[in-house]
Amino acid sequence: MLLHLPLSPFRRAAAEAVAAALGVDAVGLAVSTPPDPALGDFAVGCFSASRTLRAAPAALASRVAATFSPGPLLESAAAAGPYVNFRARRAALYADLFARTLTPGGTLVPAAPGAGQTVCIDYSSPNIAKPLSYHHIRSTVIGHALANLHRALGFRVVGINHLGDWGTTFGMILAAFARWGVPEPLTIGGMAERYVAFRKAAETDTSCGDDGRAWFKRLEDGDETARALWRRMREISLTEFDEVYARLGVVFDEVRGESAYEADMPVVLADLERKGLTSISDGALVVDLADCNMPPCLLRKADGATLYATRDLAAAVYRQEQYGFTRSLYVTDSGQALHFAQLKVVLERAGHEWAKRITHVPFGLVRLGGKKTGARTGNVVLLLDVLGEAEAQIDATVARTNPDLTPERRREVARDVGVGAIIFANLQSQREKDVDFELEKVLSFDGDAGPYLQYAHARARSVLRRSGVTDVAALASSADAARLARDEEWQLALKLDAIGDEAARAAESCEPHIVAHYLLELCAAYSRWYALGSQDATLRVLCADDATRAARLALDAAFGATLAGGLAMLGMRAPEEM
RNA sequence: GCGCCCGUAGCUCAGCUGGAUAGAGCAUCGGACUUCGAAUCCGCAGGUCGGGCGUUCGAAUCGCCCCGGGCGCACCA
Repeated sequence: MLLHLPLSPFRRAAAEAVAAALGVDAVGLAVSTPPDPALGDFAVGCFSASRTLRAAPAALASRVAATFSPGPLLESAAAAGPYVNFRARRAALYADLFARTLTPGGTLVPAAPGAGQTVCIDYSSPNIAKPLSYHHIRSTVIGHALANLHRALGFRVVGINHLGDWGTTFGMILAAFARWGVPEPLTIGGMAERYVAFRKAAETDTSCGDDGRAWFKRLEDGDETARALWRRMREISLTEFDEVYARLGVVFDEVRGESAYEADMPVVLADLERKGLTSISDGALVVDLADCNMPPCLLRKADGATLYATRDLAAAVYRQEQYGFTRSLYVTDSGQALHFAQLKVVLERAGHEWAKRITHVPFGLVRLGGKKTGARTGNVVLLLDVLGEAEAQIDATVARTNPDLTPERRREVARDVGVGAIIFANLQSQREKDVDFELEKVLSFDGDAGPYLQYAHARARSVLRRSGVTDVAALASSADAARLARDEEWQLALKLDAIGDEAARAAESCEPHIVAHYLLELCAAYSRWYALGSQDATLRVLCADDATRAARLALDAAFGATLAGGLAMLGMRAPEEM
């Protein structure tokens, strides 16, 4: 893993202070938070330095503290065992926060890390002719969050929806159409029905397999009947998919199916053959990977038809040639780990040094009632149904808690919050954990959940609206940080300051849950501060003292803007009211 | 059989580039709204970090071996 300096200027100053005092490299010094705020704002452990300098960590920490001289960002350093605990200059940190968040286009997430880099992210990538089901949401939402995250950090992002629009599956559906006719008007539901029926028939009727393969061959060979039907299926599917994507607020930079690589595949195969990497095994063209302790990678079936791996190979080359990526991510379920491992090895053997920049970003599967989901078994929940249910429940809640909203506005809010809750639920924990879908659980909106974050945002914005302040940028310069004397205010400020480093960590490890978890903590810090006002009116943002009110409003606005940016990184909306 | 992933409080999960007393939410119990939004906040209680051995000054975190669950492993994607 790459190590770099913290993005927060204050955290960076802490790392550099230790590095300067001890004569070690600041890169790699982890800046953490002391377990008790009374100890300090930032902590740097002297463990790694102790190994290189062959001295006791505690002695090194004392040396750092003794030689520390206050600067514009940090005011003190104290040794506590092996740690050096730093205190930031509060006025400086507040001023920095306000300057970076309250100006138009301001953000605490710097665009430097990704400068000059391009990342391709393959996400969602459903098969056409099957409805988008709940399990599709994982790739869609994780990939979209990773795209937003990288974009926020300054990367050029190419979000790719690599549609599964090619393969024997379509041969089977075409064969089913030939046997039983095309259900009109044709919908995804109709296609899927034929597919399931065909699979079922194939269990007893052995001619089905050959029939399906033959139809796919016809499709590949350009047979016009097959092509026309296939084009129709593709168009109808895309139209239905777009409805769901619009609902989720998910966008792509490139929608390019497997079929787009039809012409490239012979070229890729010829290249591999020329390089002597392929062999024929049982009539199929394969790359033997036994020396890597992997099963062979199948590139062409005995009947001449291409496979998944062939198309992904061609797509990988296309992406490198088209975009020159510095990183290429594939967000798919963990069951495909072997496929991507094979893909990388084959590309490497073909002499593509960029193959090592390809990363599979796996996630655990979604179970339904304890069983694996799948169109083949019919064990699915439609994504639209889940979204609709979430929105209906939120709509009912809003009708109760905020009866002044117009029905139209309420529906908007229900959409933002309902969809947000589903998105957040899918980003909250580590990708690789399997999840068992339970509607009641996904729709429980108390505590650590999407609505908690959006509620905090609505509150922060509501306070700002009531204040009558229209020029937040002016708050940045007029706010007197000395008026922010509460510990709760300071803890909130420290949390805000950390967002850049959290976002960078999330992007680097491809773990959006790092940001999700961070935002929960950020909102908890805000809610704790906000709640002081319900006991004591002088502690409210909108208190009687003008100068104090201005300072608190600046903090409130900084929070609102940062949270909105954080939610946007996860692909969630930040409603003004709810 | 081989390979990969997961196993932390009753439940769902953070914490895992080794480090300061293992943290949240839900559920239970007890508090806090006549005034900035209670979809909130505060508190009580709850843990042999699946088990064992090892490395280390120090292991939930690293290594090895078990146990439990899941997923892959030739013409599906």
